[in-house]
Amino acid sequence: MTFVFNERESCSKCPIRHRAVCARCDTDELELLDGMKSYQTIAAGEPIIWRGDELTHFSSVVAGIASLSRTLEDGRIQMVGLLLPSDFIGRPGRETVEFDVTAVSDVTLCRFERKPFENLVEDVPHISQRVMEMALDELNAAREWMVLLGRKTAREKIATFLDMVIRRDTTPLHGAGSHSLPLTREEIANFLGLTLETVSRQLSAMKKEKILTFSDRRNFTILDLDALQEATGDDTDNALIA
Amino acid sequence: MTFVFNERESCSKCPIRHRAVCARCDTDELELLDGMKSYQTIAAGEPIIWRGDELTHFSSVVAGIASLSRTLEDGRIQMVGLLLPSDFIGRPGRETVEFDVTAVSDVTLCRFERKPFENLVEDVPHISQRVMEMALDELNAAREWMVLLGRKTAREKIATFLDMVIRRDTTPLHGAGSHSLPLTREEIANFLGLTLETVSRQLSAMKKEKILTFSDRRNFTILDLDALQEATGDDTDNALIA
DNA sequence: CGCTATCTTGAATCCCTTCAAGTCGCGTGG
DNA sequence: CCACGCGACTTGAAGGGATTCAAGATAGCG
Repeated sequence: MTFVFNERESCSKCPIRHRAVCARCDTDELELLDGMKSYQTIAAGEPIIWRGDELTHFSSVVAGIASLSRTLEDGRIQMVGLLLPSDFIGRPGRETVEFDVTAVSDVTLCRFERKPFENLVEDVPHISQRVMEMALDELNAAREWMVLLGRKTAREKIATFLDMVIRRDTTPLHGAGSHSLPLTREEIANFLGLTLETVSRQLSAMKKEKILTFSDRRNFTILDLDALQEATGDDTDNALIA
Repeated sequence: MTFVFNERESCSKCPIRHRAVCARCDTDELELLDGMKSYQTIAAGEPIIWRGDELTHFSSVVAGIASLSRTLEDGRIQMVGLLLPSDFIGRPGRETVEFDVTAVSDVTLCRFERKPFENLVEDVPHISQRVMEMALDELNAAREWMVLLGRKTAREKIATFLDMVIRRDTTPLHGAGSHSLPLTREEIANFLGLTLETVSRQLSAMKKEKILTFSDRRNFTILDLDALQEATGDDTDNALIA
């Protein structure tokens, strides 16, 4: 990658140019954004913003992975979303943030100050249309996850999670069904509404059933994709829709 | 209510005029919608549209309550949202529907044909801006529900549900903390990711603890709001944000 | 007034959690 | 170089909260 995350770099060469909040913008509109943007990097494990904090900037994830989560009073944590490159942080029209945002890996953000960006949402239809599209996509994803959290067994949750990981894994490096888990066991547990022990046990069980193998703790290969998808509990015509 | 759901009625007098997808529209824009709309009523319990069906119309719920849900292959059902008056059905840019929509009570819809409405989304910024706002609001609600489904106990789920019902209950008729459950025990169970027996047991337990009383199966009065909110499991500063 | 859907309650079971112990892999410093 | 320490992970055993299976109770409606 030759793109360096620096204000002098042009948006037109940005790696997420065609998927982010700017996807629908034409050259003129892009120039507006170009003049407004600034980059920020956050180290893995560090918080990006806490629930209740005032939102000073909207941002797009340009590189890395962040998580959205909520902590209950006694410390239980539920992850409510993973933010991948091109995903958007912040909600035009609200001043505070509703969930904790944390860097899962090293993260680079492309940021816009709140007020100027909110003006763009008002004035540039290509922006509000794109935010609308992205919000509706995320809404669908959130609802799919609600089905998982509310009704699926531990085994089905793990199978669905792995299926999601391999569907999203677009790294050109992964040959012959080899993939990498983006999260630790504990993070997976908080994403799936389980304990880390249950996650570990289910992965071990699937290993024993030869559905997959691990080369180390993070990297695995699917040996039996049919069995994995069978184990998700989803309607078989799911693929037809997704 | 003097408004009759008939194409001849003007949008300007519509009961959901200021909360629905048309909320930001000015008089001219409203006239466009006025000429496009048609009403449809669905009886309680009847399906409105199934997952996978082609979406011929976008619609707003004008009266009544509908549910969004998904059924797994073995029949388990998870509700992923309740659609109240002013809520929107359909996703501009997609031709099929991702979840089953069912009338919980008798429902009246205000409908727009897909293509013409999608053109409006492109041409009228006030529409896309409003859909964006509504989608972001729903996204937040969905994520809050994910926390409930993934991490809360049966008791906390019931308490949160009741708290939501009494917060949303704006009927001027309810005096002194008397409210009505909009759903059967089984529907509540499918909303909360529980069984109907567990719902019944938790409600009975709260009755025994004098947190609430039932005048019949649907109508209840909160006797101890503090105890109810204590039982939701939410962070105490939740109210400050919501 | 009885029929049926809805709801309540009880008892047994089970899946996941909790608590606990131990393993693995890796970087650090003696 | 390797012992050490630590975080991440695995595995076992016991316990518990919700489900499942099974009767009954209640209320709404013809």
